[in-house]
Amino acid sequence: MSQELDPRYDHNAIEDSIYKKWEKSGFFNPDNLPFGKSKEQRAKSKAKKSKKQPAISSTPFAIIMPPPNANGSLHLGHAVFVTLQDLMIRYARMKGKKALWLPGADHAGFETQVVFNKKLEKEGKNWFTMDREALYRAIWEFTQENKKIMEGQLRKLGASCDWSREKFTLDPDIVKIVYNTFERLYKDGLVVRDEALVNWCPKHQTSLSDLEIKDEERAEPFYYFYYGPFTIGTSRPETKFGDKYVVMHPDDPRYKEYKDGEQLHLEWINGPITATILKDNAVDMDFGSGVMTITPWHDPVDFEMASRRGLDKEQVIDEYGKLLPIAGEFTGMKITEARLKIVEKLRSKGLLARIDENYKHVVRTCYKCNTTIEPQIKKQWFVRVNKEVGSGKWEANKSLAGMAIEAAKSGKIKFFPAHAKKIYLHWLLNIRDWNISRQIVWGIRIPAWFCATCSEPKVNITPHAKWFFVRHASTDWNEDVRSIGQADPPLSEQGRAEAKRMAENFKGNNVDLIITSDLKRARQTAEMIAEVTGAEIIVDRKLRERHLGITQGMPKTERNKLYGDLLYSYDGTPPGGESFKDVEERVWTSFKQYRALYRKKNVVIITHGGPIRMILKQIKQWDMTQMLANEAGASGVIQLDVADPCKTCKSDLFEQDPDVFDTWFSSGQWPFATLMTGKKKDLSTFYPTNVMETGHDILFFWVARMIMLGLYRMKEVPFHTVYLHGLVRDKDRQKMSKSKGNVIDPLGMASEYGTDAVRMALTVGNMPGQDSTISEDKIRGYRNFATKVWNIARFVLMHRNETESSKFKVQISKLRPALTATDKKFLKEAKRIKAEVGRHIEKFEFHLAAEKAYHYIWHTFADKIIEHYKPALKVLMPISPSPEPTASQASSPTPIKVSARALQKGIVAQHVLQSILEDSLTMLHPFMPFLTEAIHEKIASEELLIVKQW
RNA sequence: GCGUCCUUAGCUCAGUGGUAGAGCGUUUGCAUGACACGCAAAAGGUCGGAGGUUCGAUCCCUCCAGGACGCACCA
Repeated sequence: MSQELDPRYDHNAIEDSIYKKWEKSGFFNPDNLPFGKSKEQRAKSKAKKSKKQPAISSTPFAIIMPPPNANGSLHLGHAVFVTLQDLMIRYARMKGKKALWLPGADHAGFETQVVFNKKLEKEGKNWFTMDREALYRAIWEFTQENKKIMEGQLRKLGASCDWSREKFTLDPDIVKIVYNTFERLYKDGLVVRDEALVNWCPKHQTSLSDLEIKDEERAEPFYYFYYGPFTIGTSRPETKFGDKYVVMHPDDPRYKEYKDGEQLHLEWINGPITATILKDNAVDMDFGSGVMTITPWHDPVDFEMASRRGLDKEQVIDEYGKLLPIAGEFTGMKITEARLKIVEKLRSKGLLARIDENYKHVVRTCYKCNTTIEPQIKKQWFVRVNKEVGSGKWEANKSLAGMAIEAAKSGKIKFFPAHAKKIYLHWLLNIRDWNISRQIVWGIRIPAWFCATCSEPKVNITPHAKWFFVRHASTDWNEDVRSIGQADPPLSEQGRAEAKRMAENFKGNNVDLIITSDLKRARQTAEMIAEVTGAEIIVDRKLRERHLGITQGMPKTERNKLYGDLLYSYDGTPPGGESFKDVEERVWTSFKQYRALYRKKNVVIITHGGPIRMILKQIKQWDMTQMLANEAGASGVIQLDVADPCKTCKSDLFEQDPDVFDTWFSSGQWPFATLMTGKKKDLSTFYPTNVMETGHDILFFWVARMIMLGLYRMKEVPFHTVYLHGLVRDKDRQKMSKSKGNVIDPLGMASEYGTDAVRMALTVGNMPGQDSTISEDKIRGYRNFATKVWNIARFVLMHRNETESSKFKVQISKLRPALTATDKKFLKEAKRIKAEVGRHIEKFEFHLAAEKAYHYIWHTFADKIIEHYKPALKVLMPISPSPEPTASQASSPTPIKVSARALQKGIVAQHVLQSILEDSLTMLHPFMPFLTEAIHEKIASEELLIVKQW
């Protein structure tokens, strides 16, 4: 079957079919590997094993793939990890190991929601204009699409991962494990709900962890103001409204006449105030004037001091970055606008001492949108990474961070590059509590509930039923902002669409019963929900909206002008209508009856804004102000879960925390979560995994978290080796970015030059922890190498003359007596190089391994060895008068006479070359899998190169 | 402020206690029965600076200079 090969390797014609062949073979799954058999099977075959067969072993070798974010397509960074991990896996597989590479995808919470938001913004929307369920569903679709594309791209890059074990971070079984970890941490006191200063992004309306903020150096004016007898310095005048403590260092001689606790009256932004003097070590005598006022709600240092000393904390800036009423005339202004006006006012009052215009300081910004972070005090869930766990627990007197430190110090986890260990330790030694709550929709919802009545948090409750409160969809009257009350307009066109969307949200919620107000707008909404859920409907006129008497039908503005006071007080009754009190009694009585009747049923109550608020007022024990402030039910759905009564207040209604986990909290559990939910015995076979290969940029985000959580749950490190690759830059060492237009798309390059060329280009020159460069020239260079290898094979196979070979029954071992010293030297050298390449791979020196193989194959094998044998091979080539010898002529007996000796020499040469070719293909396969497999196919079609013994 | 890394050929980077390496680029030859995506050659470097250890330093140590990056609550 000496087939003529084309003079060019056509990767496009070959790659897909080769990948399919691999996938079909099942060898990506370690359970199917021919040498990864069970002990019994091995024992059986051992008896008849010949010497030639390489030693077989079923030592496991596992790499968990860093799950790419399912919010875009693969870029060069992904191509790097695919290349490096795939080469390790392929090498391990060829070394006879039970090699598992477990693929997955990450929902990537905040990142994905931000990416999706950009899409929405293009359509003039944003994530705040969508209700929770609809947004979640839309992002779900989005990620599933991306995931599919990514899977195709991974295949294109030649990833030999086990698709049968693929996982997504939102798979229900994974989520279950994440919940379980959270509950355990909570029980151990390592997860707490705490009021603390968090990094708040005013644009995205969520808190962020310390890692999700970026420091940005900015030049901003630094102001000095007279504050009573003192001069205080600040870069943030807009926070100074609530400041009533003035602080200085106890040892500062300039202020030694003042005593801690002393009060003084002074003139400030909006009038006279009383301030208290504090002496505290937190103040730096050398900075500014050595005196400062504090804003505990919006500054970490101040917060720490205020908490330590029990001082008052007041919010000055709201969640959107606007000033609150405490700011008086500045209320509602944005920070930047207010700042200048406040300075102006202070100047006019003669309180401005001076301005330092050249002040440079570091401002913390959201790492996604660059918005200045506004620290806010919030109740959030924190992982207490420094809290020691008592003896008897998983590890006596060690914190999560402490365990992770120990694992690196003891050498249980090794780092490539070695210095990454220092960086890792430095970070862990300075780590602070980890905020894991995010106020976004896309992610794993935190499995914590709050008692609907007393707000007490509960973790690990099992709801027996769900009660939903739904406000009817819109009517024309709603759209016209008319006062409706018990008037009875039907749903508008838009309202019907809304109701339909709402109904979709109930799919999969197992709704048993719908109870609705009898007014048309509620009933029609109910019918549409019933259509989707198939639930029975109970119509109850007691759930009607408040009767608004003579104001019904008026435009709301007019109504409020005339009857506002009556309408918004508890027992104010508009002529001919009802008071809030009346509604509350009517609705609450009715609600209580239904609660008693349908304890364990999932119920949807469809009613109106007023009744919903009155029911919530009762459950949550609100006063009128709280009730009126609440927009509950104005849009969306309110869900209350029924569970065992709260121990504190006996209420059995709970609200689930709307927050979701920081995505790293779930991906931090990836190594054990994927194996726990995999095939039987996967966890015991493959955990701890061998290598974690990822980018150095997520050493803290991900690697450190995996180590902490892995140790916590498994009492064992998640992996033995951490290999961190660097960033790939362009040939001018520039970071690739869309705006610079220097982005190299790995898949585009792969289709132009072949995947193998891209992989080689990414391997050579890629040192751990060191940024590497890539350029189209470099890729082209390795495409040329692929052609070279192809032509080596073409040359060797061209001289494989079936007829002559079979005549001599040639096998290299049989030819041994005919081998010259040079032949033997060449054969030995190939084996030696192959071994060295392997050793480099084992030492994580992939760049050296790839270069060595490249260099040997091109400059030794092709340039020296082949040239050496050319004369001897002449006899195998038919000498033909025609300039283009055809395949049929090549395989026909030679027409001229040659001596038997020369013929044998030729055949020996051919076999030496083929043997070296096979070694070359083997050593090159982890780097250039498609090309080598394609050539191997021509030599030995019955066996796949991926499972050929190294 | 704390921490990490880098500085070797025109470019991008390997490397070693004993005479300096690769790829790309450059120059000069080659249509040579596998390959011009090729072959054969050549030019090109006081290994950032200063000191130290050593028989000997590009390599180990110290300092300095330049560059990149990470972490950090200075109002």
